[in-house]
Amino acid sequence: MNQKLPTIKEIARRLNVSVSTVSRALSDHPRIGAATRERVKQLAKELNYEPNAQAIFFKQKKTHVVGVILPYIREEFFSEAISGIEMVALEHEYTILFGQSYDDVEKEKEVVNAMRRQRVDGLIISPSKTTLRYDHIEALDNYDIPVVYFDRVPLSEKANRVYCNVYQGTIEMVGWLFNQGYRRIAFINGPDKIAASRDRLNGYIEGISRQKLKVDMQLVENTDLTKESTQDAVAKLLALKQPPNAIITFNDYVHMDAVQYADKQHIKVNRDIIFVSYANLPITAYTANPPLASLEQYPYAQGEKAMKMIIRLMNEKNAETQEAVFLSEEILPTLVINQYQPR
Amino acid sequence: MNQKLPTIKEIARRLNVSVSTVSRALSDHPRIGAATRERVKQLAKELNYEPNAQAIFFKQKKTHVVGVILPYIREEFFSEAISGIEMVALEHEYTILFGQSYDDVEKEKEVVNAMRRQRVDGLIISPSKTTLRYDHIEALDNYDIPVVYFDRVPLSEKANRVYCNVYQGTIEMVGWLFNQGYRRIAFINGPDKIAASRDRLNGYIEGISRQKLKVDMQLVENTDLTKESTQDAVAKLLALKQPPNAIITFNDYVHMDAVQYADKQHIKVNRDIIFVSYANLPITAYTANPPLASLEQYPYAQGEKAMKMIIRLMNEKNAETQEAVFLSEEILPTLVINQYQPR
DNA sequence: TTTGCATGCGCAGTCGGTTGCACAGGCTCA
DNA sequence: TGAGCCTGTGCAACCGACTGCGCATGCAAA
Repeated sequence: MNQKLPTIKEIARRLNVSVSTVSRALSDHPRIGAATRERVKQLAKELNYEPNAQAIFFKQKKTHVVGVILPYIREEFFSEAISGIEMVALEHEYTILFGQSYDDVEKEKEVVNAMRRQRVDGLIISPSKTTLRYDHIEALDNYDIPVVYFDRVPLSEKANRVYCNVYQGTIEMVGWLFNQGYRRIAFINGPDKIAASRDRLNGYIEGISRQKLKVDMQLVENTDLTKESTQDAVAKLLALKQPPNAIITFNDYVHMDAVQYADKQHIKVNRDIIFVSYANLPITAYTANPPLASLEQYPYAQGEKAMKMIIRLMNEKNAETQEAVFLSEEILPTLVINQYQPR
Repeated sequence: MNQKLPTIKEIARRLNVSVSTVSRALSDHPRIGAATRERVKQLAKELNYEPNAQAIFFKQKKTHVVGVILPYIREEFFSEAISGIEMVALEHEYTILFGQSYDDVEKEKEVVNAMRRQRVDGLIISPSKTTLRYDHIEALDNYDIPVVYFDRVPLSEKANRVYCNVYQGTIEMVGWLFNQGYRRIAFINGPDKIAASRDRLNGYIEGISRQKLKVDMQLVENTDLTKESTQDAVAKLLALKQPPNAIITFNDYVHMDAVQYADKQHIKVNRDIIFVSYANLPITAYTANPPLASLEQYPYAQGEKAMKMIIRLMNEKNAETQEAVFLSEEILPTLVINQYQPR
């Protein structure tokens, strides 16, 4: 087969006109006569002509490639998110250059640099949990590459961001637990340097206060998200003089490690102590002890919004707009109550 | 900041040489004098010059973009696979254009066409379970776009493929069950049109025969991979006069649906009936009833091999090699026995 | 008849590299 | 001393599209 892809030149040759005429005819330039325009369009259709996007991007000094860096794609939260990103990217003829940091800041730096070398037009990133400084990401500013932070956003306000308002969600969560009659509500939070943890903690404190309960910091533990660290946190809570009767965990993965450990300690999960969590992953439905409630954070919608935001930023870059206006999009989470009976 | 990226032209201007000299100096062309070569390389380093890959690819009529189409990225098997693909792609400066078929052949066609329009240099695809004809994929041949089928490979031999030998794995699985003392071994297979199902079934039949057992097709059911269909299959097996005491399921997702249903029917999972499966997904460790054994199919390694294969094919394309030689890579699976006590 | 303007189209440069070919200068060897 | 060769460098075309500018032609108004 091996049919040569038709170019604008080929059309010009066949119609005995110049390439510029063909180019203008195809883009409805007013100075091209109607007859010529139609002849060109007709032949273009017959030949199945499709403009070479690479050539156009090259001329425009664009790649139409957007970098996406996530910690782990195998986590359902992130794979849902990338699905949303992908959908919008395909619609707008953008290509995704995808990379994982595996929650390691050094690997993250490598990937960021690889993407810079590939001259991505923009970057969507959910930083690794070990990323405390953002220099390597902010350096992209020097190359005029806009960045959107996603889900895990930096504490600083000087960044474009899409995130879920877990502060509000956590207040709602605590309120729900209170209404169910629980009073000793513990919290296993994530690494305390990251914004996701800060928001949860603030929501927790606010939620507890609104119910006129006393905030007891003994009930708040942290995990670095590894299985061992999570189990340590559970152990400490169980060892309290007055152990909690409800535990909120950082996310469903932490939840799974936590209840697995609690189960081993002969705690009747969701009876002796009830567990609630964040993320609302479908997979938890299959687990031995799903969370009684989980906060849906709409990762797909977050991905869509992040992609739309980066597209907007990349377009504004051309327009040479004002300095230092940062975009921010917030998604409101929903507390999903599981319909199941604990064993 | 907004530092202009240095070009070859800029270097030429500063050193008062021509761009061709700079280009050749940087690529160690033998006709360039040592002194000139060093001056050029020196300045290139100082300016942090990095060649514009887009320009080079454009000249070479390549995009360095590889399309990857998978059914669902949220399935751990596929997200592991894409990690392997990504790793090799980053190393070789390839970009991934990623798309999901959501196991729907119509969506798959759309994505394939979008990728063709974007002029991907090659395609890695794991076809949807509703893909029975491959015309839309084979059409890429007309555009000289090589295709590698991955995991779910077509029955026809006329295709490049990377897959796991589940035929052998299934024989091993049946043998293991036999050695554990099980004699009525049932099988819940996937859609019977796809190669993955055919290989499993053949392996099952061969495995049963090798143990001098009689193949009883009453013990073989199919599921279209939906929860309902899987539950129907389990129900039929449970309703047999002589129900099975071991059930092999198509993969870990089918397994989860199957044991969830069996549990509801008051079957003591992995006591009354033991369950074994394919994929060995980490997530099953958290579920109420993990498979007693699962066949590890090494999706990451499969992804790596697929990417390496497509790179090889894309390079051969230039070399105008012989017609119709198809590459094939097989991975041997491993039966992983779970270390846990059923409840 | 000349001027002026609208219409229709082509030339050539541009983006950032690569590459075939030409050419100048110096050297060696018959 | 001239033929032939090697070395070092530049010119210009090329990839596929876009685009500023200029040049015809035709027609209407002066």
